[in-house]
Amino acid sequence: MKKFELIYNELKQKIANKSLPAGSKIPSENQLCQDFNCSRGTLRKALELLAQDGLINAQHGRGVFVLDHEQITFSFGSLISFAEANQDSGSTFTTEVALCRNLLCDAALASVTGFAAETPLLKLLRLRTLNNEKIIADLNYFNTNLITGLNQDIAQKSIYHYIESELKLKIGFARRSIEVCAPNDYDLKYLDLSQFNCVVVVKNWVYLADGVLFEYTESHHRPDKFVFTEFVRRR
Amino acid sequence: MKKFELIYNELKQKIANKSLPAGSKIPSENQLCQDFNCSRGTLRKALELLAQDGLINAQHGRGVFVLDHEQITFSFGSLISFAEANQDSGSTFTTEVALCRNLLCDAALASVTGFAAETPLLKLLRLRTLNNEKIIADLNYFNTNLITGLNQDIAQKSIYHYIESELKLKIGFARRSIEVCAPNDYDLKYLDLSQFNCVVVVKNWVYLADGVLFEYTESHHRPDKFVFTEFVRRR
DNA sequence: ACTCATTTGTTCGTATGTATG
DNA sequence: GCATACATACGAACAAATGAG
Repeated sequence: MKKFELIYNELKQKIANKSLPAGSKIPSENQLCQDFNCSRGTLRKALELLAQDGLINAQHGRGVFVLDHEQITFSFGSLISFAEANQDSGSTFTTEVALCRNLLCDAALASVTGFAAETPLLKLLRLRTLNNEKIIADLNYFNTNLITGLNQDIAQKSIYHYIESELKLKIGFARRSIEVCAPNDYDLKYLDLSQFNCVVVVKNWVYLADGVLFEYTESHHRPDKFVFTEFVRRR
Repeated sequence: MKKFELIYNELKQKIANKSLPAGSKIPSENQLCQDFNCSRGTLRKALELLAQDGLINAQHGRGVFVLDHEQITFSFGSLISFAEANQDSGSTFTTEVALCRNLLCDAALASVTGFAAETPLLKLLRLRTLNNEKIIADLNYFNTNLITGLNQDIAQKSIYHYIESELKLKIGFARRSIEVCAPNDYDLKYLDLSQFNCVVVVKNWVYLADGVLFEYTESHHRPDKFVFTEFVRRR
C-alpha cells in the first residue's frame, strides 16, 4: 500500500474509534509528519482524502478539526458496490439472482446503456431483500468481452470483488443519475411495492480505468426505503 | 487567483470549446509545465480538479484523455446555489418569494435543522417556476446572527452571492440527503403537483469554512422534473 | 495597533517508482 | 531494453490567516 494511503487509513481509524473525537483539533501537520515519518506533501495528500470524506475540516492558520460524521449513514457518495456498502452496516440484506442470461446488444439497448450495438452482454436481475421485503431490484448489463467468466454464483456474492481480485481489472469511474419513475414490469412482478406507485431509479454507467464502459446498471428502489446522502465541498 | 486555478480554468475552457475534444489525448505533464511555466506539482493539482469534475482521465504510462462530458447535464454534484446552477443552462427559471419572516428556533425545529434552540433564524419559502409550472419549493432557514441583512430582494436573486461577495463570508461544505416523501402542506398549497402524490426532498445542511452551520434547506421537487447526476471515481 | 510564533496554503525543484508501447 | 508518461515521495521556501502577547 502507498504511504499516503497508510496514513489516511490510520487517521481514519483513529477518527472512527474516537481517539480523535469529533470537534477536536488534530496535531499540526508538522507534528504528524514527525509521527508518521513522512514529508508534508505526503501527509497533506492523506488529509485531502479525509477532507473529501467529510471527516475533517482544515482552517487556515488555526488547525485541522474533526467533523461530526455520525450524521452520514448510508453513503452512496463514492463508487462502491452493494455488497461493499452493506458489509459494515449492521443490516441483514440478502441477494437473489432472478435472471442471468447472455444476449447481444441491439440498437434500442445501445441507446439506453451506452454500449455499442452487437456487444455481447450478460443481463442480470438481482433482488435485494431486507426484513423479508424485496425492496431493491438491480438490473445489470456487463460487457462479457471484458468481464469474462461471470456466473450466477459470483453474481450472488460481489461482482466488483471478482472483477478486481480475480480478473485484476481496474475500475476507474462512473456516471450516475437519480430520478423517480413509474414501476416497470420487473418492479411490479418482483418488488414488494405495497401501495407505492413509483420507484427511485439509480442509473450507473461504470468505466474501467482505461475509459472503457463495462457496466450499465439500473437500481430500482422502493421510495420509502431510499435515502441518498453525500458530503460536498465548496470550490 | 491562484496559479493552479488559472491553469484549471484555462484547460476547462479548452475542453468546453472543444479545442481539446472528447477522446483526445492532452499534452504530457512535462509539456504543459512548459506551456504554463509552472512546476509539475502545480500542474497536477489543476489536473486533479479536472479529474474530479469528470472532464479528464489519466492513464498511467499512456497519457491524459478528455472524457465525453456532454452526458452530464444538470449536475448537483458540487455545492452550488440554484441561481448558479441555472445561469449557464438555457432554461428560464423564475423565482418567487412566498414567505420571508424572522423567528426563533424552537426544540422541534432544532432537531430537524441542527441549529441550537433559541438561534434567531430567517425562514424563507421560495417557489421555482419553469414554463409556467411551479415545480420546486425551497424552504430555507438562515442563522441571522451570521447571515445579517438578508431581505426579500436578495432572496429573489442569489443569497450565496450576497454571502460571499457582500458579507465576505467563506462557505465551506455541506451535507446533503435525497429521499422521496409525501407532499406537505406547503407543497399541496403552492406546487403544481398535478397527479403526483409524492415529492423528492433534498435536504442541505450548509456550513461556513470555520465549521459553523449557517443554513438548513429543504428543496421539494415534483418527481417528474427531478434528475440528479454526478460523477464519481473509484478509490 | 503592532509584532511574532504557529499553522495551513501554494509553489518550486528533484529523485525515484511503475506502467505503456 | 529503452524512451515516454504518469505516480509517489522528499525537501525547501514563501504566502496568508490566526491568535497570543
